[in-house]
Amino acid sequence: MLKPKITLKHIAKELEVSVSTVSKALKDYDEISKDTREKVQAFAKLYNYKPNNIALSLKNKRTKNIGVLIPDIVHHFFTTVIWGIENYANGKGYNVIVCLSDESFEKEVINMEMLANGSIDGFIMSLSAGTEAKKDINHLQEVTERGIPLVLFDRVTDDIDCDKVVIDDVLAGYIATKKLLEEGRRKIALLTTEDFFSVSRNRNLGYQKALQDFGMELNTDYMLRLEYTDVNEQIISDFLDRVQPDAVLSVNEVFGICGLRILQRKGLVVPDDVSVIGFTDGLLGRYANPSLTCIAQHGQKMGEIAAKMLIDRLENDQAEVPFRTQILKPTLIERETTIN
Amino acid sequence: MLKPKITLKHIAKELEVSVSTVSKALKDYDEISKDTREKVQAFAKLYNYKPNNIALSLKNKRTKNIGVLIPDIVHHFFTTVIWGIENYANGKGYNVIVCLSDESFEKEVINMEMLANGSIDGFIMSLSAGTEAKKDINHLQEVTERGIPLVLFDRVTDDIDCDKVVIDDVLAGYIATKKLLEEGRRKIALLTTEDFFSVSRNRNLGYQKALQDFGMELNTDYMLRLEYTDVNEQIISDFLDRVQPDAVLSVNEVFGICGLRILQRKGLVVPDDVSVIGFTDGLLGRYANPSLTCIAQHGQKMGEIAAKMLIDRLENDQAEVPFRTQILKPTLIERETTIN
DNA sequence: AAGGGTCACGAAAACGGTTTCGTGTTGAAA
DNA sequence: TTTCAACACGAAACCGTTTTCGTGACCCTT
Repeated sequence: MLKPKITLKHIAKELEVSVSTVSKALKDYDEISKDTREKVQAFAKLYNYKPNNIALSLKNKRTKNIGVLIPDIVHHFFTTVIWGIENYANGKGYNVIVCLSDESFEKEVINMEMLANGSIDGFIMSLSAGTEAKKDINHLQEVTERGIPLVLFDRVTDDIDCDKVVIDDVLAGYIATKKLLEEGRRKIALLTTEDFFSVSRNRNLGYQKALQDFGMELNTDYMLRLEYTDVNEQIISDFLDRVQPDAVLSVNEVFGICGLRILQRKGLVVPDDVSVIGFTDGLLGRYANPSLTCIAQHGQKMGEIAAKMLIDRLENDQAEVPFRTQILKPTLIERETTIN
Repeated sequence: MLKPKITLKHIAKELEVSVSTVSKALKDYDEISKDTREKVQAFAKLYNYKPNNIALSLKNKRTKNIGVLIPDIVHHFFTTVIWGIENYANGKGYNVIVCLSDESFEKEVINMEMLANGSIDGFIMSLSAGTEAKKDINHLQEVTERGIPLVLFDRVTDDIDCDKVVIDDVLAGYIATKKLLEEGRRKIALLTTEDFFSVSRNRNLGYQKALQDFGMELNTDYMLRLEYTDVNEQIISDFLDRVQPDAVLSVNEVFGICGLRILQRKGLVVPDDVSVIGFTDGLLGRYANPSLTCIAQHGQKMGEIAAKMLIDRLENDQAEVPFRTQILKPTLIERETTIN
């Protein structure tokens, strides 16, 4: 009742030819007589023969698998990146193996070693919080030294030489802040994270730069550094009471949504009294009430580009092609938490 | 500069012993002298030898990979399931290969065949909309007949014999409706999807059952069937105008959030004028304002159970163990869109 | 009839491991 | 001194492919 997978050997025995003949016949080598080819092909079709991927991988030294290592899958941004990677990779005949580092350095290292041991042809990854904090990238080094292509996206590091794709986070912070300043806002609160996140750091930089360009100076009292992991609404609430901002800029989506809600609960009207801008063009912002103006990071596009970069390296011999960093332009999506 | 992966053969040559000796030494067979074992192990550690997964897979006829096939990765529910699967599977030394069917029957079939050809030891999947509509499950049949274990979750079908894990969707619909009825609501609008989705069908059933138990009869005018793919707010708005419900029950999260927002824009106060309940304990509901009362589907737990079921089959010879269907109890999470 | 060229196919190595079955050497017992 | 077990290791098969290199059979040429 269990019909095990059919192999070349089965076909060969059944048809009383050799394994090599079957293999060649299936690939239509004209070294094999037309008769035999047709017989073999018919038989193979009948029994729905498909070559074993594992054997192919071993032989060809390529798996047609891409390893994707991300810190987190619950955040919409990463989800859209995966979506983009899948999209492109599947079209090129690659499978995507997703592993989660769960923001932990150790899990990142373990998963990476696991996958690097033959399971995948190349990596696409975004650094875990643990890795960004620790600044230890030996595992990445290891992999690239072994000749396994690596593409970093979003959370990247300058300490390693490889293909990268990011958005211009400084510009993103700048655009958002500029938008608020142009609305006439002057007390712009910034909800941000620990500084070891490259993206937050850059967005903060953009914020500062915009203030400077408008002849204002940075008031660190207006900046609130929150733990990335769990959002403490009380802290945000107290902060907003203290600062009494006329605008709130958040470096991610969740902080922005929380800020919005807390402001509303204080009886403030958004955007009449306070404007709010968040990051990531996610569901949260889209379905908020009022819907959240935000900076789109183009996750899907980022994923597609990362996959393209990786597959290009895998398929063409690009050993001598220098590594590229592709920088996407962020886009301001104006919705209802800012004034049009 | 490129240092290729080290193999048993390299070690063997370097140490002037045979490949078999190296292999045995690394596994501490006492058939090998203590001296040689230590020498080999030291060398292996030094060069950070790790056996090649592909070779192991070919030899052992097991990949330690689990194939996960889901319709969609942007929806929070599936994300949490993946999270649960990863969690459990990684702990057991398995990798997770995620593929998206994108709600399409064809993509589901292609991905499944791709993975079934040696890449994975077993499947965990949720049916695509296309498959549920078409009711064609030959590809599933194929796979199980070949002896590849399959675990279905959430969107399942009775037409195939395999392990399954679902929530009791009838009960879920019942609980939600009952809650609204107990609040005194009598005009309960139902936002639902096409009927080929097993989950929607069951939730609708629960809705009807609760109405009956409260001595009310089903008014199909109160039911709105929406396209799953894109939410047309205008249709919802018109529907709500027509029905003037005092409660809204949605079979998913997005419809619920939309309903909530539309009600608010009509000037209605939630939950004073209208109560709202949605499905999925997701970010959308959690961060809505007011936060959305919902039925939790326990995606993470579902993922963990599915992974456990699968790995149990893989590791113990359970050929004769009958297939199980595990039914999780849904939970009502009371938040701000209903009256406590 | 001998030599040479196709034709159609098979044997074998290779990918990187694991494992079974030998086998040469040693030491001790007889 | 012979015999035999224990010891320590190697050869080879195997997993399922691909691919290189033969090679036997046949036909044609001279």
